[in-house]
Amino acid sequence: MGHTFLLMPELPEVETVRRSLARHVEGRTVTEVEVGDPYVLRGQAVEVFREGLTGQTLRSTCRHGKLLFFPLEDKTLIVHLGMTGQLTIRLPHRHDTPFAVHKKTGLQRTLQHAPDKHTHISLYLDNGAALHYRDIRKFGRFFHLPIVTEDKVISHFNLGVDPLTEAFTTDYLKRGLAHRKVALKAALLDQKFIAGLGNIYVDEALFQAGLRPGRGAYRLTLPKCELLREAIVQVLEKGIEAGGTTLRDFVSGEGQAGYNQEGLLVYGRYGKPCPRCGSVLKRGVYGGRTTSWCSRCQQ
DNA sequence: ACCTCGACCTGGGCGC
DNA sequence: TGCGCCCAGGTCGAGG
Repeated sequence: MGHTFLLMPELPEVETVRRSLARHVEGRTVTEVEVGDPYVLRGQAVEVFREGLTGQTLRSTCRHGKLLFFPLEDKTLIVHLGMTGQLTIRLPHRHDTPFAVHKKTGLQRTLQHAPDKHTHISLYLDNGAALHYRDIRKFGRFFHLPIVTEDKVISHFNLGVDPLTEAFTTDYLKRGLAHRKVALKAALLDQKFIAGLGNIYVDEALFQAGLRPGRGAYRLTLPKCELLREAIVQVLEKGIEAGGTTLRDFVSGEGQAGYNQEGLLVYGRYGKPCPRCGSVLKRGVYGGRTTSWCSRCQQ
């Protein structure tokens, strides 16, 4: 008790989880399914979920935007981590380590922990490992759908392009922004347009591109769209390389903390000096989310 | 079709 | 130690 694990799952965090789980789950067969709190299933029948997954083999691990999914034999297991969802593997030969201190950040992390009252779903695998889903706020959700292609998963959830694919071109960005009267930041948070950006990486990308979050999305010129596209790709790739952003106790599927938080330039830093020009970072709300930006560096 | 805003949850942090 | 309030990485649906 007393320790919490908060995940900030935007694209880089979800990709970090996917990569760290891959070697533990790919090719494994589900032997048993436990559902603690069916809320996470959002109305799907518990028995249908359990029986649908038991005996199925996890063929691979996939991600599109913030959506994580696992193709099975004749269906797909799909996970959205919401705000505080964690998907971690618990290996039989390892000791649980509720607390450890991250070398660089000093943040607490866990390498592996036993299920607790926030663990809502557990999949037991044929190698003795268990895949636990833990989610304090329960904004996350699990699905299993009788579809097998990645395209169909993406269209089922109405997701836009993943910004780390070739479909994310300057043209796509320009055309998608052209008709939107909302703030640029709000447009970038729309998962039907670009799948994977969230509050942290949007603020970081806008700062890097030198663009004001509150300006009308439709006003972006093609050259600015190119700058923005590059900035988005760069901040996301950097986030993945850093193993995600750990503000509190984010852990990968293997219990590793990320360290991208050390490189955040504006997110959550309103009221503090701009790392580039020193003027005080502004605070505002766009797309319903708290936003930080530099009014001198971002025009 | 587009947009805004509250609802959905639990817990941390802060002021008193 | 406790209470009340505000805040938090994300959607989703009702209503304008």
